[in-house]
Amino acid sequence: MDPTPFTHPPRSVGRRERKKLETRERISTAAFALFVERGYEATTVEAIAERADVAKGTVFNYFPQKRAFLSAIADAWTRRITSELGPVESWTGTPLDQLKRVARLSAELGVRHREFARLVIFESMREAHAVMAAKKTPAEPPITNLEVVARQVVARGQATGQIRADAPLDQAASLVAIAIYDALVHWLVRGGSVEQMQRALDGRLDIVFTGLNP
Amino acid sequence: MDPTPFTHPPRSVGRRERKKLETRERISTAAFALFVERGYEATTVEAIAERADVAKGTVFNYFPQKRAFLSAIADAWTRRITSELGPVESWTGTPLDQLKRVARLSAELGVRHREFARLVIFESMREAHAVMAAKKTPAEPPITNLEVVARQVVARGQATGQIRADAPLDQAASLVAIAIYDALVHWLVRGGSVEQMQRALDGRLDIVFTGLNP
DNA sequence: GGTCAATGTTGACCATGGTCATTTTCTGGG
DNA sequence: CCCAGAAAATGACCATGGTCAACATTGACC
Repeated sequence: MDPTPFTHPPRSVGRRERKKLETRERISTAAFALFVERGYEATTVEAIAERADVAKGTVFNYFPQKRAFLSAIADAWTRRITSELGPVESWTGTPLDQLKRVARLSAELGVRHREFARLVIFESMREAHAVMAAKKTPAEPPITNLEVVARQVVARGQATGQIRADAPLDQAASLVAIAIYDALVHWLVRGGSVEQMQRALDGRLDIVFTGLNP
Repeated sequence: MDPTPFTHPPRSVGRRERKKLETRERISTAAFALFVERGYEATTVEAIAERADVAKGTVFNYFPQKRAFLSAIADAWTRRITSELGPVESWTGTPLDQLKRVARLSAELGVRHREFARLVIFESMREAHAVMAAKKTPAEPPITNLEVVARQVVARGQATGQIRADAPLDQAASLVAIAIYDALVHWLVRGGSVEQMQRALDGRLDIVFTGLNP
């Protein structure tokens, strides 16, 4: 944050910090490439280390478990989406429209790498629950997962009277998020065109939002 | 089926068949006990073999992957539920009531072994998708998972006019099932009383079924 | 009762995710 | 230029899920 550091934590972005970032980048790039080439399961950590020109132990320094790669990718993808859409406060249209937009962007990963996207989605569901299980509220509530986005959209909808105010926010948000996940997973698993996916998505969300009508 | 066998497949239930069942039983019992005692991850296949008094290889003869234990338990649980409730055709009350009943019974496993139930539910979701991914329709459609039950209930509801007939069956069933899973998983992960679980469940299902009203 | 093919069991073996004590690299200060 | 301590890289090592060729048991048939 502060470009002119001051005391104990010497924040100068020296060679060390730079190299660290570079290494991390090399590793995650190698991992992603291999996942796409051979699939996630078929890619060994050893191979990732190899391609990143690093020892195996180093890989685990940056990504403490193999699964962490999936989370990292999910995060990157979500960041990309949220950066594309801007802050939630600026979104326009009905809550339903807003969420359909988010879902459609989310699906784009699946257009290119279906199998892989499936794993990422599964992992991000796992992660969401794991985070919940660790009771502590995340210090900086990250916009990393669909449920958080859904909650914001639903809350705004309730504030503007477009969504039944008496629906419990927790439950409504969770339901909306899971409905989207469900549509995505079905599509990723079953295959089919993007249009089919849209229909699957719209069908589910229409039901839910009918139920959420004021 | 036929007690007096006839030709090639000699169906007498000899020692061999009996022993096989016994062994399978011993193994799955051992596994379940250990899972409850130490947790799933902390239980090694070696330990299961040990307690079942069998070599490790034998365990894998019956349960080709460790995860298969979870599926087996999910199956047993579902069978228990469906046997308790009888055939779907005989269920009474509104579709909503019917599904709430199913969900409540499903939750009972979680009352005793929360962590374990979570894994079982996750696994049965995984499984459901894996089955879908393998395109072939399962020869004998097993009543093994929630989605199948949901589909039947929804279909009946549509036939009797209690559910919007224009809602696509696939999507409605999937949404209902996932809503139940979601409530269960949230409860299992977050903790809380059974009453809280019921509320989480009812909240979600009420939204969905409002959306499915004719 | 003996024979033999089918079925079931076994444990040595492998692959791989993950750990950790040791070594190397970096940086700030004298 | 050197030193000390911190940070990061390393690879030997471990635990464990899963495989498989060799071995044991079974029971239908003679």
